[in-house]
Order: sequence, then structure tokens, then C-alpha cells
Amino acid sequence: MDERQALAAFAALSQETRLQIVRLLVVAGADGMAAGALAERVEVSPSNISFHLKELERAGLITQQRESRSIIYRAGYDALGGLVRFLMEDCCGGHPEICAPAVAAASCCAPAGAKA
Amino acid sequence: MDERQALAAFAALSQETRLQIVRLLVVAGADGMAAGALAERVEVSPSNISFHLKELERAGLITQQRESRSIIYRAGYDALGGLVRFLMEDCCGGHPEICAPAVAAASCCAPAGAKA
DNA sequence: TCCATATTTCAATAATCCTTGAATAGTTGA
DNA sequence: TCAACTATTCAAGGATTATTGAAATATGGA
Repeated sequence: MDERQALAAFAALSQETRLQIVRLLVVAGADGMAAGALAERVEVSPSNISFHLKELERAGLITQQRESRSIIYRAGYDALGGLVRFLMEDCCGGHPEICAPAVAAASCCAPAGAKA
Repeated sequence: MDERQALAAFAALSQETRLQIVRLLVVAGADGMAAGALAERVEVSPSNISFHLKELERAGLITQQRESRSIIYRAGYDALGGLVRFLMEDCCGGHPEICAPAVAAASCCAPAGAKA
């Protein structure tokens, strides 16, 4: 992840519809969701969801895969992780306790036993 | 962290100068940096850095504190952590191994021994 | 008080982004 | 092949955001 990619990713996430899409896909996990299903959930037109999905893909935050008539979108967990890493690089000047809140945040779904 | 705050935060991070500011402050830790020092490092005019610092503060990502003539800015690690948590909420549909890359990302500066 | 330092505010211009609806393209089953 | 379903593309208009330089504010020391 370089600065250019990070900027594109943050820009992608700074729009309501797109942020909702990413969050839905993050929850959906490996199953992903079809474009139409996403459009229903976030209540926007097909053409509008398509516009935003393209933007998210261009930013590298989601992937697409055709499955019969539908196109399934999935969260790009690697890219999301890379984004967090880029933002927190060399953080807190050697005093880990200072940025503990930020670090702890990502233990979101770690299996019991793994700690941040 | 609600959606409104998250959108403001991502919008704030989606601009080159502001992203550089946040990254510098994340590295600076508790010491923070003065507005002028930031302006020098990212090579923009005083008025421009001021504009972007205000934007970052409005988004809740940084804090300011006057110290004699200078105004010292510091990263808001709580807000950054909250942002990550918001993005990853209920992630990966109950399959933690899928979003492991994202979770691992935030072990950035964890003290030796802690791992994600 | 006067000057220098450090930073912010303001107004105007330039650039970018979102929404909308109609038209187009790919896939499937009859 | 035809019709239905699913999704994307395109162009136009409206709205938001960044940059610039000059002027203003706040602080500290002579």
C-alpha cells in the first residue's frame, strides 16, 4: 500500500453509499453480495450502485466475480488491512501504550485467544 | 463512532496534505507537532496547513493545544481506533480467518509479546 | 507600547465529485 | 431466437471542496 492507493481508498470510503456497501460486504464475508442485493439494502438505483461499486473496485477495496446472472462483490480484507497498516505506520513514537486504543480496535473478530 | 463521524474522518483522510499530516502526527506520538513544523514538513503555506488542520480537527482525528506562540497538534488515537472498529464491525460473517489480514494490520506498534 | 513570531480567517477562483434517467450489454430458460 | 433478468455505461447538471494571497488575531519579549 502506497500513499496513492491509500488516498484512493479513503476517498472511496468517504461517501455514504460506498461506506455502507463496504460495511455490508465486511459483514457478509466470503459469501459476498450481488450488486442488486446491495442496491436494495442501501436503497439506491441500479445505475448508482454500479457507479459506486466501480469506484470501490478501482480503489482496490472490493473484488467482483460474475456468478450466473449476478455479479458478486466481496470485501478486500487484504486492502482494508493494508490501509490500517499504512495509517498506523511507525505509530506513537515508540510508546505503544499511547496508541493502544487504535491497536485494540482491530481485534474485532479475532478468534478467542488472539489478542491485539 | 457513528456513520456521520466515520464519513467525516474518511473524507478528511482522503486528501494528500491531510493524510500526510495525520501520518506525521501518528509517528510523533504524545509530543505532537506545531502547525508551522507540519507546514514545513509537508511543504504547504501556513494558510493552507491551517485550513487542513481545521478540517482534521472538525473530523475529530486530531487535537490542538496552544503552547506559548505555537499551537501543538496531536493524533487522536482514540478516533483512529474507533474508525477502524467502525469499518470492521461484525466482520467476515463469523469466519475470523478471512479477515485476519485486516486484524493483523493493527499490531503495528504493539509491545513485543502482543500479537494479532 | 512596539515589534516579531506563529497561526488563523476570509473571499474568490478552479477543480472534482454525485445523481439521474435512458440506452446498452451479458446470461438464462422457454 | 425471444423475452426476462441483472447489471453497466454514458452524458448532463448541480453541489461540494481545494488553493491562493491578503488581512487579522494572539503571544512573548524589548
